[in-house]
Amino acid sequence: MKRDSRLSSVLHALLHMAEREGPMTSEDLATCMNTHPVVVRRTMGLLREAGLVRSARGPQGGWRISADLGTVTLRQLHETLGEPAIFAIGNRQEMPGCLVEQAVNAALDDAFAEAEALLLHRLGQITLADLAADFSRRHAGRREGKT
Amino acid sequence: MKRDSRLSSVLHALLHMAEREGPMTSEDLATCMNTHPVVVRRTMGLLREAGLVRSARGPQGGWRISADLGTVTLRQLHETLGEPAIFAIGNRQEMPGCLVEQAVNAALDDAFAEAEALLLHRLGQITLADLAADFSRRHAGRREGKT
DNA sequence: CAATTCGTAATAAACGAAGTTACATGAAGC
DNA sequence: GCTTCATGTAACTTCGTTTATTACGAATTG
Repeated sequence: MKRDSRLSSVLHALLHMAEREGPMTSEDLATCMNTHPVVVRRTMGLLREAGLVRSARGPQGGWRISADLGTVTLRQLHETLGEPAIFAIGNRQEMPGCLVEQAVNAALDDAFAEAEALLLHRLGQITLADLAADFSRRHAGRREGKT
Repeated sequence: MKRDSRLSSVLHALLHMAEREGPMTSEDLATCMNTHPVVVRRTMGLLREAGLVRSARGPQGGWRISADLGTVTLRQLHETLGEPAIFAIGNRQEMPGCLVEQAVNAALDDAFAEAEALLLHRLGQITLADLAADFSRRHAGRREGKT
């Protein structure tokens, strides 16, 4: 199944932007993420609407973060992306008349709702700053390993 | 994204079969599930391999349950279906060289793994007998409402 | 041997995410 | 103002996955 990887994408983009002084162009971001600049604009556009990043046209233009890394959670980003469906498994029919199917749906919906709640809770606990810190650790670790 | 609804499908089928004395043909099942008999055979075939149902060809043939409803869990069925991907959201690249992406993946993988564990645990607690009981409750409730 | 029913391969249809093309808009700098 | 750089966006294409369909084979019953 084709999975939505936009959350992963924007995180990658935001952390790269956080590492930089100036703005990054869609082209820059697309290169470091192996994708297409238009895809970057499309996705980052959603973050712009939410006030998380700003974009500027023309020379010296590009994207830059306009939010505090410590206050932006992964859950918030998920919501900003339009809360795409989390599960690749679902009910055959959403509003069945069949009582059998209603019983099946109820059981599955319950289980999935619980898992979703846990996931969103966890995503709500992780900030961009946390990821940046983890990146720094990995970076230091690699340098050490190389020495 | 297109969601895999086979778990929902087989549950629906199994409960209908449990309600019946004799075997049900692929045609019967397809009719009550609004799908195609070949799809039924394909999916039920996996359950047959796992010994959960039996099929017979020819007249008076069809499908019947060959397992105890109380011992078959939804998790087991999920596994029987080949453990299809649970999440519709994923990492852009599974084995990235980029340290930024590694940090992103690690965080997301963690959260998703936790949610998956919870979901599988829940599915492991629900048996076909539970669903059948819930169906009976709904059935009784509806009759009452109608009287 | 005819009717029924499963078994299965091969193919098509439907759908959604990501990629691509094309062109418009706006900003910087000469 | 004109050129260049860069975003904004709509339209279309490509790709992968799930489900549906067709076609034919094999087994069982009567």
